[in-house]
Amino acid sequence: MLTTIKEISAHVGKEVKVGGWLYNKRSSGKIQFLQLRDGTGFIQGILVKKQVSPEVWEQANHLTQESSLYVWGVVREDERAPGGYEMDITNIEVIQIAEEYPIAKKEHGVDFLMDHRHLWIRSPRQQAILRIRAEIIRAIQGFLDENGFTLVDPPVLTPSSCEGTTNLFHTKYFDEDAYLTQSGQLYMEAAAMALNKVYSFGPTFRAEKSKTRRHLIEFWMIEPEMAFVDHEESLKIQEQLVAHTVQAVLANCKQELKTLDRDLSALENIKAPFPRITYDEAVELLHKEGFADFTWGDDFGAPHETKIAESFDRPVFITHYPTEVKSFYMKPDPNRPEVVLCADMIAPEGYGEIIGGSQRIDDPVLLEQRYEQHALPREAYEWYMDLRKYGTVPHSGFGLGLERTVAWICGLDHVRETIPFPRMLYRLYP
RNA sequence: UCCUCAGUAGCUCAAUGGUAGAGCACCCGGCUGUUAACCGGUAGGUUGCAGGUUCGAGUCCUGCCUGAGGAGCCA
Repeated sequence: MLTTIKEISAHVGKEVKVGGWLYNKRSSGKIQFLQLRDGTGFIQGILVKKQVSPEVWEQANHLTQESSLYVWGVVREDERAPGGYEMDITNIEVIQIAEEYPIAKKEHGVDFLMDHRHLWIRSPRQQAILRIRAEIIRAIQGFLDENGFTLVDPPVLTPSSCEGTTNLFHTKYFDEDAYLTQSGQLYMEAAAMALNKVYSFGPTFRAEKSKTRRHLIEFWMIEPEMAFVDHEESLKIQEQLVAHTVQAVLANCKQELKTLDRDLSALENIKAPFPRITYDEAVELLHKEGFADFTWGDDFGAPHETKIAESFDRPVFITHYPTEVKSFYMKPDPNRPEVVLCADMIAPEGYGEIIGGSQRIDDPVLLEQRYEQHALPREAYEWYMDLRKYGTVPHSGFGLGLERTVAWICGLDHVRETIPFPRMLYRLYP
């Protein structure tokens, strides 16, 4: 029966058996310090020459970094240990002496680490990030599940673009053309008409040649869609969802945040309600802040978003964008048809847009007009029009980008560390 | 696609146009409380590729390849 390092504190004074890997070793002539990890935590094992058999001592002498082994030892509290506990080793059983491990203890370049991503994820920092990612997913799903949402899975293979704007990954579907999904939203609208409040959680694919710290080719989105919910109510749900998620990470991932050296005060601020400014106000703000030549009607770029976010200590909603820069399905403001009922949520500290959402067009006549204005292939969108013909209702939805959210909460400078095996421009390996 | 920067030992990096080096890792030896342990030693090279200039090129020039950061686009 194995004991995990995570629960080692419950075994003080007793002998336990741990299965793990050696991530470092320091030795003197008559004492060896084995740094062990088992995926649940880290602990140091102490091996004293005159207290173990010559065979055990000799085996330990030949252990290399990342060798796998079973260790028997007596758990002891020790102030000198970073985790508070140590093991006095009584016996070891080597599973495998690892070959020379490529990832050394000193620093490495990004290219090298990305080529060894399958090994890189063993490091404490990467483990912490992946744990927080899992906690974020758990918190988001927990919040939605408890608030009346039903999980619905949209297809990954689709016959055409959902929005028609970005480049899609093309593949064959027997004799037909098919594309990897870039958003499940339109399908989620259909699901909302069946199940009321729904959300999807899955991968999306963008064949964009984007090469920045905020972009991945394959990334994960959470896309809630809500019948009978207007723009204003949707914003409330969004800010509660994000605040809940941040607080869950703060409560459940203290050790991981410490490993990442994350500034906790920046996260503790994140409570609803979030500030809101309209697109008009954002343009004004930019004019005052050194972007004098920004003209009304343009979409914001990354520098603009960062400048706007700097004015707030929590995520900010930018609402009511010009109709022309947004997608065809967004509902115009009844009082001002030149803008739409939409909002982007911009994360603080320069992490950019983490949510994009809107109220959707529910009027079949207006949607027809949009099809024509955007020259959408009618037959591919026939089913979407059906949603407005058979009992249309006001509805809203949004998409939350998981990796940007993880990058922000973890305080990372690049999204490539937020996903186990990032798919990036020109990088498909490992 | 565009702009900027970079490619030298397994890794991280040095090297005025003049004999290619250090630290770490590996291997060998030493050390009874180490915290990226430390000390000594061995070994480790087609300087991204192809041309060019030069008595001489890691260094200068041209082209290409690869990577990084950013832009556009987006979450």
